[in-house]
Amino acid sequence: MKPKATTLHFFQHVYTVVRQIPAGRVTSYGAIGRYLGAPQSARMVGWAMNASHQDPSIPAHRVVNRVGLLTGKHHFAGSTLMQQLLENEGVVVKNDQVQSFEKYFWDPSQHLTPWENH
DNA sequence: TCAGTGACTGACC
DNA sequence: GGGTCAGCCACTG
Repeated sequence: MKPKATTLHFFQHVYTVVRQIPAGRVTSYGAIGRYLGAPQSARMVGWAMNASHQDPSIPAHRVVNRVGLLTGKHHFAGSTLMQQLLENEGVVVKNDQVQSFEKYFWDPSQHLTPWENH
């Protein structure tokens, strides 16, 4: 059974996963959504990130879209803040895109325990 | 109450 | 191989 992770809890679930992302690694909105059993709700993940600004402990800069594009950088204080945060962690960013994205990609469904076990 | 919007994605021309 | 479109669903006015 797929416990459809919706409602307000969905946000908390997203935050929980994002906090598990190791420094120097990145993942995508869709990967997080898929891990939570809502593969079609990538936009919701993005919305959760938008709301995550209230919690500074959430590394929202480690979440990019499926091709490694820093689509959410405009939501950070500075237009280059997101890129700088990533570069500080060793991630190479060029033209708002993560270089060697596959190498840095971190899939929660492969590194964390299956969400259905929660 | 309802329609518009969005830090996305996959499918389909 | 690129552009377009529909679906996802919480939030806002």
